[in-house]
Amino acid sequence: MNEIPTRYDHAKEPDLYKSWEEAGEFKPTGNGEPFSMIIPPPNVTGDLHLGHGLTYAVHDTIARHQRRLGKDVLLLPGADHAAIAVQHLVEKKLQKDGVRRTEMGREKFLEEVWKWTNYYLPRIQASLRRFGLSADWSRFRFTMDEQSQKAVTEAFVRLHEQGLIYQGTYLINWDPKLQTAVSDDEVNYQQITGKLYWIKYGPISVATTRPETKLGDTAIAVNPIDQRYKKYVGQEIEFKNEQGAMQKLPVIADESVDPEFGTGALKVTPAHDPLDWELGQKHKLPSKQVIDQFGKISAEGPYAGLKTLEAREKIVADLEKLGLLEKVTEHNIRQPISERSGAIIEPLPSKQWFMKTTALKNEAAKAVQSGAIKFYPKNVEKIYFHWLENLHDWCISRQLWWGHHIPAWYCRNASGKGQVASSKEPVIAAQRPKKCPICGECEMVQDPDVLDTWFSAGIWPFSTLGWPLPRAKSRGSDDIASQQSDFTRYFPTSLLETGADILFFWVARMIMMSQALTKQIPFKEVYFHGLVLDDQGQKMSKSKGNVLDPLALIDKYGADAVRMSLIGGNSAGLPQRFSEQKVLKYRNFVTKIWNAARFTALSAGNSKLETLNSKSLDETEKKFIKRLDALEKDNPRLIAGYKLGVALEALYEFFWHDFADQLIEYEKKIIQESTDPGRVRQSQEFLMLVLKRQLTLLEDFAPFVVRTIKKEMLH
RNA sequence: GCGCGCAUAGCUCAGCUGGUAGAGCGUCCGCUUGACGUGCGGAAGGUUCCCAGGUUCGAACCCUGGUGCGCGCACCA
Repeated sequence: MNEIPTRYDHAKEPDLYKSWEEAGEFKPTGNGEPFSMIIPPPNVTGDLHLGHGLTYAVHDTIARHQRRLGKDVLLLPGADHAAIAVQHLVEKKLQKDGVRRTEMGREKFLEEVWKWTNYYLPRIQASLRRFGLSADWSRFRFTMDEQSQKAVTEAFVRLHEQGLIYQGTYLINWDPKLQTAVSDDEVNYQQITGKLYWIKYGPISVATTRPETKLGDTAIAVNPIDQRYKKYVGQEIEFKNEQGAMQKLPVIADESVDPEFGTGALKVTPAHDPLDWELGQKHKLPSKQVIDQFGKISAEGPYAGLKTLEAREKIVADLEKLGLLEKVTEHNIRQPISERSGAIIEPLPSKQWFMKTTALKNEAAKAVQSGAIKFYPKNVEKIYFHWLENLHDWCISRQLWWGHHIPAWYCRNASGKGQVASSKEPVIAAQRPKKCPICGECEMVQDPDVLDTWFSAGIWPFSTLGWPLPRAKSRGSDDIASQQSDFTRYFPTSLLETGADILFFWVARMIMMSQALTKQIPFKEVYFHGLVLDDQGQKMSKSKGNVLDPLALIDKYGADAVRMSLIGGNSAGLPQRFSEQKVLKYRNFVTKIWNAARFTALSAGNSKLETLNSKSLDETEKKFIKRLDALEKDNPRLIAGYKLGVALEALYEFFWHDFADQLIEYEKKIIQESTDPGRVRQSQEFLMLVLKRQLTLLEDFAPFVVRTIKKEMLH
């Protein structure tokens, strides 16, 4: 006993974790009320950051807490293939060796991506274990594993049957660098100071920020109440264009045109601007595409092949020569930027797959309005509703190779050269149709596109639990049987814990897709943790060099200290500043817990402790017990309300300042000075009792040190 | 432009259902050779919780307006 070291050694944590895992502690017991959480699957893009640390610390604290309360806890781990992000990274890596994806071909490239994936998956798992995440590893899932691919295909087929997925040509956000469409949510906007060009279109002048798109103009639009232009509405105006040739355009009237902006007249280029596209649809204007997928001018003529910015300069110069450029003014522009590649988004008309959101978004709003799904903090609801109100249909196809292949099949013969860009409708089926229903003879070609990463993420809460349930009546393997019961037992899940930054990407889509496919909500509660910032309140980013590596911190201070430093002082939805000093505070706390336990254990010695007689307690002890009772009562209430930071601080304060500073000192004096062996034993037993009761509460937050104490000191 | 959030000790932040302000770090003083790579005790420090009104017996906490900062959303070409 006397050899208990004075410091807790966190180097043994991995072994300790292994022993818990091997003992099956993290598996659901199947007894008691089910409590389920599916972790937000980290991307296989690389290593984990502090945001992950926070999310998994919260997950694990809650999981351990619920387990302690006797719930049947399922904590299901997984990882996400992150289609666009990972493909981009692998491409960059290959480019360093001078290899291009297009030269390799799809199959070879995918082999490379799987190599990458297979390298990172075990690393991610090891990291999560290092955090202490008490997840059931036998249920680990990856969004590209076989089961997930089946679920995704099935989801696509069913949503298509329901009329919720359709294919069509619409103006989409095109990333010219990654050569793929991206969704509205993958586009960021950058404020830049650009130029506004005032250009003469005969009798009407127009102000535009993108003169190069004038090659694709199909109308001029004005506001119907604008007296200046009234006489032209419905007419065609004739004007000299950038090459001095005469050109005609119709003038239309639309209320969306702001008479105050620029000249009050707008050139309409449906193929290259979202607003113009809407106008084009509304007024049945032709759409003339003049920019191609590489961001180059595709229109024939002197500008053909030029990049848009080059074409802009040349066109402006030509206009000026002809006296058609009135002036150039400065203007603040919101430039659309691809979140992933940083490229300037080119709005282009393109044939893509979409998910219809009109019906789904109403149901999704209702689920939260009715209280079926609760958000913490509650104010996130407003942001959620606002997003749903403004939601357009979701472009789900991506021109990538890494991801879930779209289960759409085309007839080779109908499309002429086996080109997918056929006008014929594809067949939607989970498997390649054995016989082509169109020509009756060809081997059908699968759509080359893959699905947006968030499609598979959207069905994650149930695809991980065995959805779709096997239709066959025959008994499957035990594996299938157990998965099937997972869905019935653990779905809808109890809690989703994630960052508010993926409210739209993920949370909202899970709700919509779950309602469409399972007719149920995916989870009952959602807890949004806040962003982890550096000690200056800045976002952590590699370029700023202010990133702290959670695993390095764990190596240095131990997992408990890092977990508590992330949870302590964190409240739902609010950003928190983080620094190594905070970890130090909790490392010291761990040391304090260790030594208080050490003293308690040593002072008890080998003497057998009898049951404490509560009647013989003195006033100080009785008071202490009352306060401990209150602490125990508050703890589950705070955690149930996801006030983890408050719950932890309460334990910290009580343990350190009430228990260690006051009570131990008080009993120590008695133990050292009292001549009554009974009284001494009472002090020893009392300390042991209150220590154990506190350790029980602390184990949710600091499992490693608490379990080590229990194993090495308490018997 | 619209929406959301935050403003409390030098710094970072707690403060549950309203009752006369707390922690950690930092600073200062003292103590401690036996649980504690330290710890303990104490002190200073908030004109009382951004400003101005209001509700209330009573507000940091509720309401209104304002200021500053952060975040999200947005088709002004």
